Amino acid sequence: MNTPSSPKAATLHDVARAAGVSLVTASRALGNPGIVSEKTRARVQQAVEATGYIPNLLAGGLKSKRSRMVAGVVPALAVSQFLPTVQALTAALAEQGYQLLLGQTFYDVRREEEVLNAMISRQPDGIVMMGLVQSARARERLAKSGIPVVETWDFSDRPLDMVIGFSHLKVGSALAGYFLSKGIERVGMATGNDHRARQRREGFLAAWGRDVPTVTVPSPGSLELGRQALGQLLAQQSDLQAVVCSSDMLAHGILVEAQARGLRVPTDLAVSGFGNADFAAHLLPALTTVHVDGAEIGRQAAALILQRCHGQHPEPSAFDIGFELIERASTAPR
Amino acid sequence: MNTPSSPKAATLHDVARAAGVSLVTASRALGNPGIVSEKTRARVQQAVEATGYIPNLLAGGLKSKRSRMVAGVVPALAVSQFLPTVQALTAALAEQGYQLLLGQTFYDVRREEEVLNAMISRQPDGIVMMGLVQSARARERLAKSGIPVVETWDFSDRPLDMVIGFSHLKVGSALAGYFLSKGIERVGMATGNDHRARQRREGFLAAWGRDVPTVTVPSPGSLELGRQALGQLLAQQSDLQAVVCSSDMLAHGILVEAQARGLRVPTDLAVSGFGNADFAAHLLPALTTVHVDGAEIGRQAAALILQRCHGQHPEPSAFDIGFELIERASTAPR
DNA sequence: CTGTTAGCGCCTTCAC
DNA sequence: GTGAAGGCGCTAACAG
Repeated sequence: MNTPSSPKAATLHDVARAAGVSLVTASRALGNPGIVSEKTRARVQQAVEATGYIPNLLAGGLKSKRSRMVAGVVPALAVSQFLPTVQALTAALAEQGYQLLLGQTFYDVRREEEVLNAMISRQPDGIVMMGLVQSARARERLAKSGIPVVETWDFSDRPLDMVIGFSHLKVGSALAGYFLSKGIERVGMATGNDHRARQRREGFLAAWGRDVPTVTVPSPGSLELGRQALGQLLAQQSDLQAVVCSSDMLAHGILVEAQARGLRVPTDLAVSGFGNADFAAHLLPALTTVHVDGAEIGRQAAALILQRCHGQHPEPSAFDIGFELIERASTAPR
Repeated sequence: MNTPSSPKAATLHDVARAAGVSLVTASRALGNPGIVSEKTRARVQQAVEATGYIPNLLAGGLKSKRSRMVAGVVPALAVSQFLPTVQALTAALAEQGYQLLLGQTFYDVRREEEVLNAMISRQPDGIVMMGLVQSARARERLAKSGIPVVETWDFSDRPLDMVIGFSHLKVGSALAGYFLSKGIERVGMATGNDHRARQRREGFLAAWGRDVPTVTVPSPGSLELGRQALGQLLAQQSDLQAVVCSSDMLAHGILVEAQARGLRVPTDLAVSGFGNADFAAHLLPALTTVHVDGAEIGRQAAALILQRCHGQHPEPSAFDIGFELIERASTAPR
């Protein structure tokens, strides 16, 4: 090593001594500069530079009860649907000096509990969940932990605390209404096996009025699974007119497999996705899908948590961010 | 609220009292069960259940100097290349009771410094960077912080501490060699404007022997940018035989745009990507690309950090994880 | 405006 | 095997 690798990291104590002030004054000069004289502040600043001081927020948080960390929990990071939310959340928090603690549940209730326990142990100032908290035990624990919780990407009558999302049932019925209005009669579904995808399927079926051929794939879907799904669907019903997918990646797979089989989209087969991934608008044909403003979910979640940290109690505590069915060439003949 | 929202979260002190033992004994029963009598351990366990105690790791870390957190820093979460690494890293750490603190630099040196400072303030037991640390100041600070650092997805003669990656120069020259061996003479490049993509381009040009038409796009690329890039490249040179892309998404865009223009791939135009995204093998035609085991990078990074936490000093500290050129239909006329 | 006094919740070191 | 001190680095109260 080139530098004398951390003989001892400088503490606020060292800074105070170097600046010739007391510990508290140094603390205030950094954390609450307004109430310290110009001179002192400058000297403390200088001492910080000189000593290379980096504050230990963990220690500070112990006393102040604010860790300046927020937990973010996703099913799995590779679920691309959530990426804009997590990215925006992380960015919005960083801007206010908060950092994100990332956890993954892998769609497993036991891991969800473990992850949430691990998070609570670190005293986050807030928790943002992608999806609703599944585990009853975890819900209870969270409720009495007093930590602000934002559940996202879903909706519930009885949220744990705050919720930002939309009705997946309504998404399903909107899709059903859309295809019905197109005069389409024979549709199949390729759908992930997670809670939200199942909700959308239920909503679809309720509005559609009868059951439809369905292939269920593990969440998160993939292009490959989409390709396979089309094969299986056509095996069940060879004259399908449309396939409704629970993600854009699955829908993309359907498009590719349709092309491989010489089926023209949308003439022979209409295809819809979900999520409005950035590639959806630029495929051939462009993909009809359901848009949800994932980044906005992240920003709002950050805002809600930060409000709570500042002692406010936002009303209402449930935000329907809505969705939008975007019609593109994959379902729009000519 | 349903439950009396945290009158006061139980502390180890409460547990000890409920179990009728001293604070230290309770601490040991949880953290070092081996050295406590069977009976005491059971009683402490019971007290934990009764009080709903969740340990405060922040407080524990203050004394023990181990936060059981590891920082992970990516350019942006949406850069899909890094997702397998971050996902595997997070999972591997969680398995050992460590959590990931996520940070984003947005390819900006100043933000990189800020993020790293924010991380250091939280006393992580290790830092995993996607890419090399760019900022000289940050390098210095990290070096003398004594925190184990793993730089990934790149290679360097003078790593900050540990590095797991591969030579992007070699990737570039491997691609050049491949296209040369195919007898292809007129190639263009669509390349991201990040450090690693530029290195691959340099490596390509060095082996290729002369400059080639190039379109530079903002990182991370997208399907849309790929489509645009093909248009621009063809405007520069209309008889291109191949396009080399710095990511699979860009390459995918080239494929789509080629199809839109009635160019057959690979007959009229060969296309290669980078990253071996999960869709690459299943496109039509399947995409020739460069595979890098991103998940393995994450697992190894976790292992290195954890070894350091356990006081070991792994040798060597530079790991070349290699890469593999995967030939598929997009460059292989049958 | 500045300093003194107490801890935050836990873990380490030392005694017993 | 257990317990009694002391302190990790910092910040909320109070005082001056």
